[in-house]
Amino acid sequence: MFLHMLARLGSMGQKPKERPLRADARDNRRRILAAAGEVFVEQGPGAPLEEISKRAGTGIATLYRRFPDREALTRAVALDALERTTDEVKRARDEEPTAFAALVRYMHRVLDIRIGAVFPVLLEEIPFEDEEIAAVRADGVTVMQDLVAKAQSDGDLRPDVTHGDVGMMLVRLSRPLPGPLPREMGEELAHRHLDLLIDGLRTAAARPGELGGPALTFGDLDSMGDRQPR
Amino acid sequence: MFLHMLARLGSMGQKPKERPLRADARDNRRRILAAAGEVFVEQGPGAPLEEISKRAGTGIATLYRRFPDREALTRAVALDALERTTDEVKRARDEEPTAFAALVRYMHRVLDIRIGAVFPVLLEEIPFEDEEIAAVRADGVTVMQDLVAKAQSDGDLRPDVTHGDVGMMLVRLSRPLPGPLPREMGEELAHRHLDLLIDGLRTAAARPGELGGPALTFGDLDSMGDRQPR
DNA sequence: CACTGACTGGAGGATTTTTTTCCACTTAGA
DNA sequence: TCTAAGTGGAAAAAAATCCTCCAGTCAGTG
Repeated sequence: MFLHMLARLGSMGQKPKERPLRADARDNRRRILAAAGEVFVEQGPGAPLEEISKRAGTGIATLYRRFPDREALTRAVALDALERTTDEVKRARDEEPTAFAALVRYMHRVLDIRIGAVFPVLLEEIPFEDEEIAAVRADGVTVMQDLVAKAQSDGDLRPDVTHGDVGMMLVRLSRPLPGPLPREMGEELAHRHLDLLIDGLRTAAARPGELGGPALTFGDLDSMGDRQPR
Repeated sequence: MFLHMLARLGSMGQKPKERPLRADARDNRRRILAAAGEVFVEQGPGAPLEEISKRAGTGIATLYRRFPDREALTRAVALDALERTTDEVKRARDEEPTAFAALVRYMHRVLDIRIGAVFPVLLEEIPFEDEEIAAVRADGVTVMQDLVAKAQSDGDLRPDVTHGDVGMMLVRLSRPLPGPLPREMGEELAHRHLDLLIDGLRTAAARPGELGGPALTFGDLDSMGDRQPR
């Protein structure tokens, strides 16, 4: 735990002992990370690395130098995304007047970040015991869990949904639609549909005894991940 | 138009002039079609053909013999899916007491059929002028459009949603979730989330002036498809 | 029930895609 | 001004996928 905190002192995902990157190199690293996020969302986390380096505007060698293999890159993308979403959920909690309003804002922000789309797979491909990842993730999950509970006890959020529902719906809505829709329009549509869903999440919308299906929590998801041999 | 009707006399997607397949061959064809549907949903319509033949329990040669190239297979899958969903929407319209109830039933059925997940892409890869496809599709779309209009004038369905919304949400919900969730559980979850969404679609759930984003129709989608060079 | 042409599987060569290394050249920054 | 850090891209190596071919099997007719 102490080790984990130390690790985060270095600038973002770098072990602190390593000599810092030259300014231009650091810049390239960031661009690669951003490009990787986009490409993973669009093509899945198995997308060709060259596509990523191309989109980042660097050579393929630069990518390999910074991230020795796909897993290193995947991990960095996941960590970055986790930090950003955790950040958003906290900000929403602190700045919105009600828990429900915070949830609404957070959900829309996650759609903007897009990376939620491939979260489950990214995490699947990272060593189970990665402490740094696990810590940031647990942090964010806890906040969201609290918001859901609070919104429910406020009487705004229907009691039969779980934070797992919220998370999974976000994954669904973040994924780009297949087909001819231009990217931007697809994203506006996602927000539109999120609004519809949110109206279905309000207490007033609930019909008694209606929801079937598994009421999942993130804990359930983790135990599911139990590392199939591959 | 007359030609098109003729074409449909033959047993399902076969041009009528061709000599009928031997019983075992016809069986294989059907299995390949079913397997292709599944694989397309799970891996996208560019999935390796060998995966399909394997899942169908036939050799790769059999697939190639029956469908000379990927496009022929894609077309057959799309046509089959289109016919099945069109069938479902009509059955729902005829058997349910209200338009809204029909929509609800139809939406759940589409999730079961799963193929909706890749519909837009399948259609994208088929020659624009394919009359048979276009006819079945238009047929189904019309029925759904009528249901939406009826449900709205009945006062059950909120007036600010379009049939395009319904279609696109179905695409979203049909797509398998990435990650470790077992397939079956993912599907139950989709139905659960569809229920939530449906509660958001009721007139009572609407908040005035709420929905942003593009209110798409299927007509819009078609014009979007205007065949980018590839 | 024997015969035959329709049908089959899968090996394997051709082709395409993706990974990964290497090195001559450039440049940030002391 | 000097140099170690950083770079791009060519190309060899590996992997994935396509697609054909043919020796052998079997459905269905006469």
